[in-house]
Amino acid sequence: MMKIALSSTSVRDYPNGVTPMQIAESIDTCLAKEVFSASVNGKMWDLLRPIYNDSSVRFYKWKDIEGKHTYWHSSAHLLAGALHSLYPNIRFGTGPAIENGFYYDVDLGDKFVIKDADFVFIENKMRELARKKIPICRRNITKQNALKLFKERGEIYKVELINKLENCEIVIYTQGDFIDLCLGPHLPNTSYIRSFKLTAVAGAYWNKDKKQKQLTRIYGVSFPSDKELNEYFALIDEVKKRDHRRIGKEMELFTFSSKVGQGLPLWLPKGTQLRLKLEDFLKKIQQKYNYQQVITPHIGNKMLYEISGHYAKYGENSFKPINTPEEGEEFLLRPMNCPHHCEIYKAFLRSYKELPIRLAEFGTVYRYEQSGELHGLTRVRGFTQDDAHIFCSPEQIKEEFVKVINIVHVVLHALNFNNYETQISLRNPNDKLKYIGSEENWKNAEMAILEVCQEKKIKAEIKLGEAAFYGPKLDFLIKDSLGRKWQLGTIQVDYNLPERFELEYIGNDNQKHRPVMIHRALFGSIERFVAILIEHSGGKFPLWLVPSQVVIIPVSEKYNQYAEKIAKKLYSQNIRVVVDNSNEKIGKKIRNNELRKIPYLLIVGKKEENNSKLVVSVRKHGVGNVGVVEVTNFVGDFNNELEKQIKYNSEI
RNA sequence: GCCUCUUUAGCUCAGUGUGGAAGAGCACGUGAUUUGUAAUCUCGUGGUCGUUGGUUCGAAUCCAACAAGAGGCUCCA
Repeated sequence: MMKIALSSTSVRDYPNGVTPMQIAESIDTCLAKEVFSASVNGKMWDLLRPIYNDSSVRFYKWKDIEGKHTYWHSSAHLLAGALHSLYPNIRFGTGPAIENGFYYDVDLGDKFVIKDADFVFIENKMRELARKKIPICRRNITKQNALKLFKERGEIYKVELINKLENCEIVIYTQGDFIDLCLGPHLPNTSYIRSFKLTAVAGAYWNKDKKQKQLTRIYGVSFPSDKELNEYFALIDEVKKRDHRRIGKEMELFTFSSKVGQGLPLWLPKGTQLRLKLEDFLKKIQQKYNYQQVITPHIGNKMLYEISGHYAKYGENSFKPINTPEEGEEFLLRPMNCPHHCEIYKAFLRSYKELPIRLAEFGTVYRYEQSGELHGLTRVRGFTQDDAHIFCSPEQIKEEFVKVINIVHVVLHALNFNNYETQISLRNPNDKLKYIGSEENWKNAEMAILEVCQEKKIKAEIKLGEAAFYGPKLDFLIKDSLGRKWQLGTIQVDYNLPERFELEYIGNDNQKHRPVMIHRALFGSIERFVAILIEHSGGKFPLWLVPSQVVIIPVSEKYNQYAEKIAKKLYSQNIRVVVDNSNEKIGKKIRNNELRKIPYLLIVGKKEENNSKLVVSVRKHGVGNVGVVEVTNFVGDFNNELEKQIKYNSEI
């Protein structure tokens, strides 16, 4: 007998070799039906895998991430099983569970291509295999046997994976004819997988390497019942309504033109108003933090980028140089603002007394992003960074870094972004050729970021290999409506560009010293920021951001729809309008300065006692109530009447 | 750039498999009605079917190229 701990208080005796499934059944038959996997002493475990030692056991159901992952991972195997029987000579790559569902990467050989239209056949085969209740069995074999097994089956990708593993026991799972190299855990059999759908097919490079073969990746989702599947797709539809491309079009914020070119956004009048408000907001905050605004040109001599190292790194894959009538004179559309700011620093002899120097610019830059990477406003070829460069002495780095972190927090909170992730991006220590600068500089820069984050108690994920080529960075990431993460704010410590541009200052020892540069952006790119702002707010921006002439406030939720309709009418008459149905007290908002600058408030839904008419009262800022429109009296004529009233009021 | 998919009215989309007079809903306009809180009903405007070329007696539909867009992959200074 062994002791199995099921919680901190419950320990039970079980015979040696008991499986989690048997334990679950002994507790409650309902539990046994709901569990998908378990963990034994913290290690993920199949339900049918025996336990031989005293252990603590936990169960995972659908509601647990671990349970979902087991379910999806086995779904990936079911998909693979179906493909295995449908496509001869198919070779399998990897097939994990992902955040929402699963995929499998396969090499179909030259003869076959999987298209969307094939999904039905594959799904049918999956359904057939699921109904057969095929056991999914775990086995341990030696590395040698594993290599032999997969070589015989022609599974070249699996062989490659096994070769990378240490010389120990290899875990494989069998499911009928289909055998996979896999650590598990898995569902006991295929019949667990009830409701599923293949969602997409895409190319994916083997080993995430562009130079290697592109495999076919098939994505799917699966659920324990149709109800959950339908709910999932309903949710996806709901989420798509928040897409910034859709809302941006509806609200007339921005557009694209194939004639202007891919990835080159055109800001419409309403979008420009919004953008200018955001820029003003940043300018004010930066002024408080003692930044100085500068303006530099959108192009620069090619030499400038050769010095910075950007040309060597990105030149070949970017917009080509612009030639002038002069022989050998070449300019580049600037892909970043740093070199320009370095030259501003260099315009004078600098003293340590001047430092830190903080130069800020809304700098428009142009980068030739791969066409397949372009995406609405989040990834474009021409965009404006809210860029700044801080030139400081090495001793000032930490203090300056902390100040930037503070300013990022202020800005994000002001715009209601309370859920963001932070990420420390360091060099990949195995691929130092990708980076410029000395070992010592990199060490200093990386240490500075790590220390500041530790001192500020910032919980940041550390990512190796994500650093910029000239320095490590701290990034602020926010998710879009589909859960994709985008980098907004970024802070980068850079010892290298000051060296390349030979930046100097005279220290109090009367000697020349090299300053350190901190690159930083709060929004990252204004385009991307607006996109994320739209998706977060669903187009309902904070009131102070909306350049509105009229704010419509329903007094209770009941009147929301009327408020929306009135708004739509006015909007179509080119009266700038916003509906505020946040249900906060109007007085409070006025006190908080949110509504101060907005000339008109329409307050909808005031009900008259006797005849139950809908009443809209018009309030002009500083004047109080200036008129009441009784809605039912103005069917058909309401808009004119309202307009008249607004005109009249504006003349007061 | 690579893989798969999409492009038809202002918007959302049918129609494409099997080639044979360009459709619906919303929006917009018009007329009726004033009632049950901006509704309901009538009629109507609106389209070189992304572009160019090919196959065909005939192409929105089949083929090719190009362009733009979507979801991935790779990339992201």
